[in-house]
Amino acid sequence: MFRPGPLIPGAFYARDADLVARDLLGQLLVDGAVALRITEVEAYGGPEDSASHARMGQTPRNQIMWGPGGHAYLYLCYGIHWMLNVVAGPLGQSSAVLIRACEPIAGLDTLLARRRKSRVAPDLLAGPGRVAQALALNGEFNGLALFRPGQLELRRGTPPDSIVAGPRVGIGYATTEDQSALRRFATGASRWVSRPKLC
DNA sequence: CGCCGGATTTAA
DNA sequence: TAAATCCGGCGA
Repeated sequence: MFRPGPLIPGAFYARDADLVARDLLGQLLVDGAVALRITEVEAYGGPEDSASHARMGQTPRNQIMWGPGGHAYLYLCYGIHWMLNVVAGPLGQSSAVLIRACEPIAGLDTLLARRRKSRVAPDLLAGPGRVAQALALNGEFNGLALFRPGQLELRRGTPPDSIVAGPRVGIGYATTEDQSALRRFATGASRWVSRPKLC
């Protein structure tokens, strides 16, 4: 049976979003018997990020991004897929880290059922929509404190051996500078990452 | 108040 | 390669 590590304290998230993003690699998303190891993330926000939801200022949808770090920011994309973000940065910075891919650790039967798959394949958790579906997330999880036990939790895992960086995915509306910014991070040499591959 | 388009996935 | 499918944000 899987033994989860300790909860990650709230202070972990009160740092620059890129630092939090890199340090989230290898950590565990735990909900009941399900556990996922984070393998790929993207950092959003900070001063003047034209790719971030915070780019138009504070709105009803993105208000959670201005709150304290360590809370979940959920939003619906293309009317179909929920995206899981972890709020990061100092209070008022409005930044977050998008969870893009994970490695299955525990609760495989539940994961397969939620993803409507019969076998574990590399694409089981490769993509933000797939991660959220595997965790059965929706808008009701918006604002949830991930450093508190009970529902979805972030716990200590094993850091990656190496980290690779690249440009973020699906932000063609952003400035060319922000499109090319290396704010996408993945565990090196992992098969559990989304496309386009970073290495 | 109506329209536009998206931090995507899936199947054809 | 396109459809699925919903709502936030913006302009009228």
